[in-house]
Amino acid sequence: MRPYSGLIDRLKAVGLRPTRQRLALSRLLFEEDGSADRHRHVTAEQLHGEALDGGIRVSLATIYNTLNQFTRAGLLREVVVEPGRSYYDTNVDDHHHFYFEGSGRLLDIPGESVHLDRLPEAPEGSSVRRVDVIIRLSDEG
Amino acid sequence: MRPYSGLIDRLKAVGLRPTRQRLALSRLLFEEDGSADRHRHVTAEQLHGEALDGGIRVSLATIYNTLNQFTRAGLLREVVVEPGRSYYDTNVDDHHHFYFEGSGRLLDIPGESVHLDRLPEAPEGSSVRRVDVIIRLSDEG
DNA sequence: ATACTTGCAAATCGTTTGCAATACC
DNA sequence: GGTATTGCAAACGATTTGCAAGTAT
Repeated sequence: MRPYSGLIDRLKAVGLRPTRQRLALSRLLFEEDGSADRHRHVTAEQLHGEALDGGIRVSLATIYNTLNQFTRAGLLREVVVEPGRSYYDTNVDDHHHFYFEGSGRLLDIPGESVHLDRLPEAPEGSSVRRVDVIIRLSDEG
Repeated sequence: MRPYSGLIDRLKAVGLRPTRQRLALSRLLFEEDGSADRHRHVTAEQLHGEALDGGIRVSLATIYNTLNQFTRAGLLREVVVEPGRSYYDTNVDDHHHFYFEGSGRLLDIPGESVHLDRLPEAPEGSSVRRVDVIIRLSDEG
């Protein structure tokens, strides 16, 4: 039983060479530990820390490059909630977010859980690429 | 008829001294030129440029500090749509945004124009501070 | 007079880039 | 072997900060 074969194929499928560091990061990002489809929201800095903790030697630059490549490839989704910090979401399906302003934590809201009504049309000459709903929460209230 | 008296009072009302630079920036931000309630979306860099163009000597640091103070005071609303750049919106009422990814331009959507349905409840121990809806548009499409 | 503001320059933070060394096919 | 990828350090852009000088009440 070849280890990581699924991840290797996943990378090849999007045209990225399965290098040691891309594989290791894929494992951290996409490998479900346990049973639930627990999606993740990570910053570059966080992922770098996890990699180092796991004994994986990766430079921060590579983390950034990899996160960008994965996002372009559709394996990740960038979530912008705070100026000056990017979150990457392993859930690339249609969905929205709770954002805990105190702790900086994100929580997924399934796409079907939000109904948008009476949306104005996209202005002429433009088309909707995505609709982001962010529910900002104060912890405690 | 004292000029700027409205703006002066507005600043005093939120506990900010009406200094020369805060007044000048208030004028650029809040003074309706023309008739429409044309709300503005500016970045620090943009506002700085406008100030200099208008012959107002303000340092960029003061622009940043002022935008932050105005935001804390409730005169502005920060809009986060892009990593690494903050927009400040002179419209502090409940509303949402179109975001043109190509040009980086923002367009207000009145709060009543969007109906959110079946929103999940705020997780225990937290309360909703704000709901942001951002409709991301590709110019052309 | 006193406390608050400003400007400047330096510091900081997150992120990107250039380039030589290295790993993949 | 040839091209893609990595690491490092430097470069970068946006924003913040420390501190001396200036301004509002």
